[in-house]
Amino acid sequence: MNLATPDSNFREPTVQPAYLARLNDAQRLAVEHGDGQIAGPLLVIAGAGSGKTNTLAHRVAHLIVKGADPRRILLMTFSRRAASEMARRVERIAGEVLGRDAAVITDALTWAGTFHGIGARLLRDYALEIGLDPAFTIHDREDSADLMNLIRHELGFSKTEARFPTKGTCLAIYSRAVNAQAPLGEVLGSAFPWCAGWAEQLKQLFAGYVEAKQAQNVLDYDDLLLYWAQMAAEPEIAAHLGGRFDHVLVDEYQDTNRLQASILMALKPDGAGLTVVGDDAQSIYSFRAAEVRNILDFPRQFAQAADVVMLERNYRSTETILAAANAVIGEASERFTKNLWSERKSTDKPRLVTVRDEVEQANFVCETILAEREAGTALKSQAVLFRASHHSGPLEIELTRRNIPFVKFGGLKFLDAAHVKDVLAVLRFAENPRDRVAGFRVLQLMPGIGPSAAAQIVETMTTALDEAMGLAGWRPPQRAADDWPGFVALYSSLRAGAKWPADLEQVRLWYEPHLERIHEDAITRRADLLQLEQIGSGYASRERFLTELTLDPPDATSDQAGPPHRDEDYLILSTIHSAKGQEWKNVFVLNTVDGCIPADLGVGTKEDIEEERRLLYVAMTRAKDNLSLVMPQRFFPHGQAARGDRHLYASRTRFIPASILAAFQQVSWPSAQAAQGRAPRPEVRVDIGARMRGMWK
DNA sequence: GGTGGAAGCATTTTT
DNA sequence: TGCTTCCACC
Repeated sequence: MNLATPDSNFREPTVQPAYLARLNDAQRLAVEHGDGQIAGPLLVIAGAGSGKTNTLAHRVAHLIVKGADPRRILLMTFSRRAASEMARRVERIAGEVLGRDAAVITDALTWAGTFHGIGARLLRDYALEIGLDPAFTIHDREDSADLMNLIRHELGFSKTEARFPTKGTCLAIYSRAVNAQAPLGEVLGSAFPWCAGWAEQLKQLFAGYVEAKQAQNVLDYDDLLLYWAQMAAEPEIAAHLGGRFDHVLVDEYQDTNRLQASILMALKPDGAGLTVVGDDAQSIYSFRAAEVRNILDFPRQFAQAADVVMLERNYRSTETILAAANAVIGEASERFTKNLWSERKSTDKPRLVTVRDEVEQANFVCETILAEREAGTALKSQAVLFRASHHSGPLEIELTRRNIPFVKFGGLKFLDAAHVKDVLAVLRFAENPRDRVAGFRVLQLMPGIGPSAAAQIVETMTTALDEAMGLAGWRPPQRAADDWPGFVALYSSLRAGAKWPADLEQVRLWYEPHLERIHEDAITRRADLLQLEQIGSGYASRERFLTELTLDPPDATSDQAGPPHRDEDYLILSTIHSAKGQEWKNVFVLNTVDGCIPADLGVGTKEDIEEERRLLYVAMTRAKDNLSLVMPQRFFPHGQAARGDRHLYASRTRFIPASILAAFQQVSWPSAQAAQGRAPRPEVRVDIGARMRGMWK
C-alpha cells in the first residue's frame, strides 16, 4: 500500500478497533478486504455456523467506519428478517467506534432488503424512464395463479380432452423459465417432462398472461427481477443505477438464480465493490431456479479474478454434531466446501430416535422438551424442524393439548387466509383500479354478483373517465341492490386519497357483515383483521403497506390469535427451509425417514436427491448442543377414515447409511424401562369400520 | 347468471 | 383430509 495520505491518516484510528480483534484470521480477511475502499470482487465461502452473518455485518460496519456513505451501500439478503437483523448488528458494531452517531448513520442504510423488495423500489423510481406506471401493484403467488387461470379459461385450455396442467403448474413453469433464463422447451424437458406435450399452448398462455399483467398494471414476483434485469440491460440506465452504489453485498449467494446474477453483473460489470457470501453445501432452493453455479463460477466472472475467503471454523455446534453432519454431507456426490471443524467438546453424539408412529413422535418431542425446560433450557432455545409444513400436524395437536405455546414458521401464511386476502384485495383495488384479480375478488363478495357481473363492472370502470364514477353509474342486479351503494361509497372514499391507517379500519367495517355471512368462525377471523390493523399502523403509507406485506409477509403462525409477547416463552416449529441461518440449543428433526427426507414426490432426479441431502445437512447444522433425528416406524396416509389401518413402514433416511451410523447414538423411545410403567400397546391394528362395511357386501 | 352441493382429486420447500 | 371443479337448481 502507498504511504498514507493526510486524509486517510485522519480517518485511520490509531488503535485497532476492538471489533476487529474479535474476528478470526479468515473473517478478518473478509472484513478488511479493500480496507474500506472500493475494491475488486470478493467471494466469501462461509460454512454453517462459521459466523457468516456476523462477518458480513462487520464488513458493512467497517466500510461505514472507514467513511463509506451508508446511503450508497446496497445490501441484499434472502429475507427481510435477515436484512433487519443485519442492520441491527451493523449499528451495534459501528457504535463501538462512532458512538451515538452510529444510529444516525445506520439509519441511512436504507438500501438493505431482499432482491425483490429492492427491485420494487427501484422500479417505482425509474418507472417513467421504462414506461411503467409507478402505481403498479404486486401479485403474490396466489393472485398470479388466479390470473393465469383466467387466461387459461379464456383460451379454452380448461376444457381440453387430455388434462391441461393446473394453474399452479403453469405458473411454476413460467416462473422457472423466467428465473432460470431458459427457453420453454428446455424447462419442460428438464423439470416438467409430463407437460412437454403442451409446449405450444403454454407459449400462447404465457403470452396472454404477460399481456394481461401489463394491461392491469400489475407485476408478479418474477417481474420485479425481470424488469430490473431488463432495465439494467439498457447501458444508460445501468450506468446510472450502478453509479448509485459504491458497495454491493449479497448474502446467501448460493440461493440466487441466473436472473439475479445477471442483475448483479449489470450493476457492477467489473465487480468493483461487489461482495457475495454463501455456502454451496447449503443450497436448497433449486425449485426456485437457484443456480449453484452462480457461486462456483463467481471467481472467474470478471476481468479481475475475485478474491476468495473460506470460513471453515464452526462456532455453533459441538464436535459430535458436526462430525455427524460432516458424515452426512460427505456422502454427497459433488461438493466444494471442506469439512467444518469446531472446538466445542461433547461426549454426546446426536441421537437417532426410533418411535412407533407420528403420535409417539409428538409425545417424545413434548416430553423431551418439557424435561429440558425443567433443566433450564427455555422453550425458545429449542426448535422442531421438518421437511414439509404438514409434517408438524400431529405435534401441533399434542402441543395444544398440553398447553405448550409454540410459533410456527413456514407453510401457510397469515396472508393466505381468505378473509385477510379479501381485505387486502379491497385496498389493492383502490390503489390500482386496473388490478382485475383484486377487483374480481372484491366484487364477488357481494351476493348477487358473480363472475360475469364482476367482468361487466370492471369493463364499465375502464371505459368511464373516473373509476369511482364508473362504479356509481353501474346498475346492480336486484339481489345486490342493498349492498351496492355502501360499496360505491367505500370505494370512492378510498380512491379519493389514502388516509393511512384509517383506510384499513374503514375496509374492515365494510367487510364485517360479509365476513359473518361467509364464515362460521367469524369471531376468530375478525381477530386476525384487528391484528392486520395493528400491523398496518406500522407502515408509512398504503402503498408501502401493500408492497412490503406482499414481499415480506409475516412468517409465523401460532396457536394464539396474536403473536406471543416478546417476554413469553414459546417453542419454535419451522420448516427446514425457513430455518436457514438460524440456530438453537436443542434441535429435533421430524420424520427422518425415506419418503419425507428425501420426499418421495416429483421426478426424483439425482440433483433433486442431492438437494434433499443438503436439506438434512442444513437441519442438522442448526443445532448447538443437542440434536435428535426422529424416525417414526409407521405412517398412516391421509385419505382414509380417521382410525383407518392402512399404514406404511418407513425406513431410516438413505442419507444415513449404515457406514456412518457410528456418528450417531441409536435409541428407542419410549425406552424399555419407561415402557414398563405403561400398559403395553397391542401390536395389532383392527379396522372395525371396514368390518362393518363388509357386512353389507 | 349466481349459488351451493357433491364428486373427484392430489398432496414440498418460498420471494 | 381439504380443496377445486363441475353440475343442477334457483
